[in-house]
Amino acid sequence: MKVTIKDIARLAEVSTATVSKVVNGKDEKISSATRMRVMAVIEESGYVPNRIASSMVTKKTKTLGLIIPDITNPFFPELARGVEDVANKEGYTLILCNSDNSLEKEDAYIDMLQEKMVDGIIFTASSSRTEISSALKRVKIPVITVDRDIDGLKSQKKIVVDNEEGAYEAVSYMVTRGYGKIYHISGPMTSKPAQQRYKGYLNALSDKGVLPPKDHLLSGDYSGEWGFEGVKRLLEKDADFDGIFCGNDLIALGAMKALHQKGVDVPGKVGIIGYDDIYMAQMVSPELTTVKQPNYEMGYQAGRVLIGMIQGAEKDIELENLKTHLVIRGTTR
Amino acid sequence: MKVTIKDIARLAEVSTATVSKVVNGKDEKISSATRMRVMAVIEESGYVPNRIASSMVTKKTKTLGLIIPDITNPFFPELARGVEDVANKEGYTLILCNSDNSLEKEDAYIDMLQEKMVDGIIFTASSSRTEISSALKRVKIPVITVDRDIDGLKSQKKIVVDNEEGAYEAVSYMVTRGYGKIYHISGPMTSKPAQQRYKGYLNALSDKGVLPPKDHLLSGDYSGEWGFEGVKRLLEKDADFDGIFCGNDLIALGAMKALHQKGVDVPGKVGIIGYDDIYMAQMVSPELTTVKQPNYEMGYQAGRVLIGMIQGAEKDIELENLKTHLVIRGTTR
DNA sequence: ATAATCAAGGTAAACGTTTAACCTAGGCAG
DNA sequence: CTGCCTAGGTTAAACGTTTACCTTGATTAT
Repeated sequence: MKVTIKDIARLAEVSTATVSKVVNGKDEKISSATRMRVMAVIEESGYVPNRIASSMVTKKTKTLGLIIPDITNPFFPELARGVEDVANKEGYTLILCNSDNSLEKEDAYIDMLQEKMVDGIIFTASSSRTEISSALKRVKIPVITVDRDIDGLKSQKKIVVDNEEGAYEAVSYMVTRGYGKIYHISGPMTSKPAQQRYKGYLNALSDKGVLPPKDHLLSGDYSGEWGFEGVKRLLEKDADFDGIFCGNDLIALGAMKALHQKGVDVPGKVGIIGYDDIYMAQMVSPELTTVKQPNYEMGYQAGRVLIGMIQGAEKDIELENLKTHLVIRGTTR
Repeated sequence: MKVTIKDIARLAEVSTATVSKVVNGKDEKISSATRMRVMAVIEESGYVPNRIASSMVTKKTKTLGLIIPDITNPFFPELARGVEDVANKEGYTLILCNSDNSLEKEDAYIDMLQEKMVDGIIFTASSSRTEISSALKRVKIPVITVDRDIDGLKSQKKIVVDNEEGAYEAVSYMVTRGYGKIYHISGPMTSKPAQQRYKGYLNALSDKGVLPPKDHLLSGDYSGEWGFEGVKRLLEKDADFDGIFCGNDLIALGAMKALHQKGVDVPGKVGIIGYDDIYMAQMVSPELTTVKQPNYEMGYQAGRVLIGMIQGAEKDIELENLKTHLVIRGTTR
């Protein structure tokens, strides 16, 4: 049989109110004799408070929802870790949801999370989401969007980094290192970050006075397979290139693999720059030059701001400015 | 103002019991006229049922807890994904907990999960856990241990694969390919899988009649850095070796990097085999030969069995036998 | 005509907490 | 002695559901 607060009250010969106060540390008005008696009973009975019951009355579950496309994509574990770390630190718990870039699953999760009364949601929209859905519209709890924001979602806060700037810096650097025929193998162009990175790429080239090669944009998804495939296409049609700016590190790793198989020298013949700086970027040889996105930090900040919104809507929480920066390693000369 | 089941009942002019029945599909005894009226009211009012309240009475939260050392380690996202997929399919939700291989955090999470009344827990113990803790002892809900089991935890089920066999197969293969001086760079030897893999390594060598080199075991943690470091040590002390069997893929990747930096030919001069077959194993060049562990499958099965235990303790759920197998790629000749 | 059955839905207790409001006994000032 | 204060509690309503059991009117069987 489960032991409840009533059992404790009975055994300690006090009221449930008193037990509740002791359990929650609101014991200014409890004599230390009573407190110790209660605590002793709790200890020996193995009492575990039922947070579901408290949630009923406090209307707080101390639970956050995290919706991401796929935890299996190396970008997300670090993000998730960042979120979980703040959550844990602040006494919150995290529900993980993988949307698989499916709008239906996203919506289903949003409803589900609300039914479970989470206190807030951290949300990285799928790359196919171009507009707000009805499920999203009826969200009444705080939402933080990370990495990809959604037009029209109100009461949201966004954690984004300047993708355009990151791409700009990367491509500019490539040019200064003497690469002149730079292609861009990107993720799905429906996603905002992809669009922004593409823009940065274009601007960098134009500012440096170099023309983008024709058919310079190969757009696919954010996978290693696509990077591999993209380079294969380039190679097959005998494209003239000496640099590839990739939409993310996975793509870059795939590209490196394809180049390596054909015996193309990286960085001598072709330079490569990725995006994200996932753990694996330093585990390959040559190590990948990439635009570091502060993934963990983004998650951490998202969690911090969300919890802030939950706890006191009054003061607007400052979000520290998150910057990308170029990490120069071995895939550029 | 939140709209509750009472509001719906009032608006549809029925009792809350009736609303509850149609919401939960227990509507055999409800006329379709009434049902439609109720559903219409629900629709236009934007009613969202409060699962916390239902959990109060049903004593089920439809929530599972997942405790792993670190989602950032590439072994775990796939596992987690497997769990989440069944969970979602069966209408459950998943709480993610990173223990960082800390016993205190593990225990804290176990208590927390029970307070939140999860229906069951999936647990990959930290590598430092050698015995059962008091928190673990007072667990009253079903627990499945994955990958690493815990002695003395009753009412648990285990999902494990035969680590010894996997290691045995890998090392035997290396020997048949002509590698004779094989070192083992392992994870922490406090963890069971590490011990079992080591045993498999030893048995394979002895069955093949080759002697393990002296000081053949370098034990560290399951990270790329450790693999890198391990090989560096080997190189520094001028060890005579032509093969490395690694405790996991991360270690293997680190080892490859170190070898590559020194210009050592893989697989010509030195062969490498990893363990796990993480996504990255195929993204590097040469592609990593490794023992595939069905990570996703393990998670999926763990979830399936756990949900089975939760729903009907009667019939013991058969767990399909999970086998490892050697995936031969480019780091062995 | 009457008892038995049935369809459709209502009643109300219960789940385990929290918390505002209330109570009580003793101490103390005036 | 009266009135008031304080420390240390207690009481009971409320949170939003589910569900075992009851009610009612209509239909069927005898």
